[in-house]
Amino acid sequence: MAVTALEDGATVPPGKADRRRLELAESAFKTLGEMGYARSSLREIAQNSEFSHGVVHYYFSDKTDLITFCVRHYKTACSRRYDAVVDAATTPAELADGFLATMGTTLVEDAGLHRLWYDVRAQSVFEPALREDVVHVDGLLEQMTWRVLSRYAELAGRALAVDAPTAYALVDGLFEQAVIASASDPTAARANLTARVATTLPLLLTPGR
Amino acid sequence: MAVTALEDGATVPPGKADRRRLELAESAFKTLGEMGYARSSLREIAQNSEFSHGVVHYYFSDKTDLITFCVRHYKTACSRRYDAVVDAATTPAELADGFLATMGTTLVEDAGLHRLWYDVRAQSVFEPALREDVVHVDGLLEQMTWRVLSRYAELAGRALAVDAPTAYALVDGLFEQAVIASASDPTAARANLTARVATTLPLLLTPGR
DNA sequence: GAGTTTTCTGGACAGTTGTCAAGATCGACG
DNA sequence: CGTCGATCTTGACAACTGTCCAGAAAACTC
Repeated sequence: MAVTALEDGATVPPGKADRRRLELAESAFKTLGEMGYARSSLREIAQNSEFSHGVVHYYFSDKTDLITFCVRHYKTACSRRYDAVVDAATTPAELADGFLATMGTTLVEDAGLHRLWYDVRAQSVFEPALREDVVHVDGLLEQMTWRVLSRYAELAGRALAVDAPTAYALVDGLFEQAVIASASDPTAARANLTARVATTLPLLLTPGR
Repeated sequence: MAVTALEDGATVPPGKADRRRLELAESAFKTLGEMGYARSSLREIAQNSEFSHGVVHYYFSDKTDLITFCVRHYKTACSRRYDAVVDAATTPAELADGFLATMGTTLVEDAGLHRLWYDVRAQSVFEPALREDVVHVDGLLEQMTWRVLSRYAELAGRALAVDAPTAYALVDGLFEQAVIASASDPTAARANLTARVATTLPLLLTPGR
């Protein structure tokens, strides 16, 4: 029996089928991060795994099913990446530094993931099947940004001058530019990103005090 | 003889071949804006025009050639859309209002163009052939943003707290979120966009005075 | 109006794609 | 060992893709 539904069973211990799905998603992700959504064929994906191309349809009902599973899985983990920084910081500067450092690291290390994410998000305006997942992941990232920024404001003893969607869109704009620039010059892109976010962060606080 | 080169001859009066190229680009653009880069086949593009699919290769050397021509052509015009507003405004509020209004209008009216642009930009990290054009257009948009914002600051008698690439990335982040949200609810997307840009603009000025 | 060049058509080609299904292989259980 | 179900492989299918080309059609020249 093929496993088709993408259940939210994070509480259920992963059975054999679920583990296979993850394995396949992992391989698929390698290809997707390098080639993008449109240029990744199921055969190429399977070839980068230890399975044949037919097995994909045994565990996933669809190409879209596979890709949304990938994006959801990886980006969900991604949205928790700053939690430790938020918990550890005791001063605004400390939080900002940790935020910038982590951001710069993921820009380089998870380049494929970010490329795939911006690709899929752009595709979602053409393909309604992707829309729900994109909205969901975008919500996760917005919350992540908000956790960082509201803690930042709290440590600074100020209030935030923007709401959560605005804050996310602003920071994400900087990050996306860095992802694109990374394709040509990763080192410069990272340096520019951290510098630009560093100058932007204080602007998001009300001028209070 | 097929016309293959995309010359920068904006000074040269467009010959017959150049006019055909524009005609084809216009039809292609209709399809591209609806279906996106990957899902638009040359046959579909030709079917939405009054020509057969073979003629595309007579005027364009490549599918990439056609698409980059489209993006360059339309986005170049787009990058001049705020010039009138900048020239007319005499107060910061007036400039901001005009900027927001024009932005909201293009968000709705040129939805296809913006979708295609964000699609192509995302693809550029996977396809080096697109990179040069993406960088070029991104530069145009950055300059456009900078013209608006520096005039805004001038009228306000303040300085800008961010440089041009940062300013562009921030505003573009807001705009892209609006383009994505437009796919589900255009009216709400436009309202949110104008509200968010309105709250963001003042933050980009130094707190001076 | 004949001849020549430009422009366009429609079909053909080779390659790739997602999807599916018939059968091989495997593992557990009685 | 034999049976049965889950799991996997392999090959096939039909549709579609970008590209190219031989020849029709049109435009232009003399």
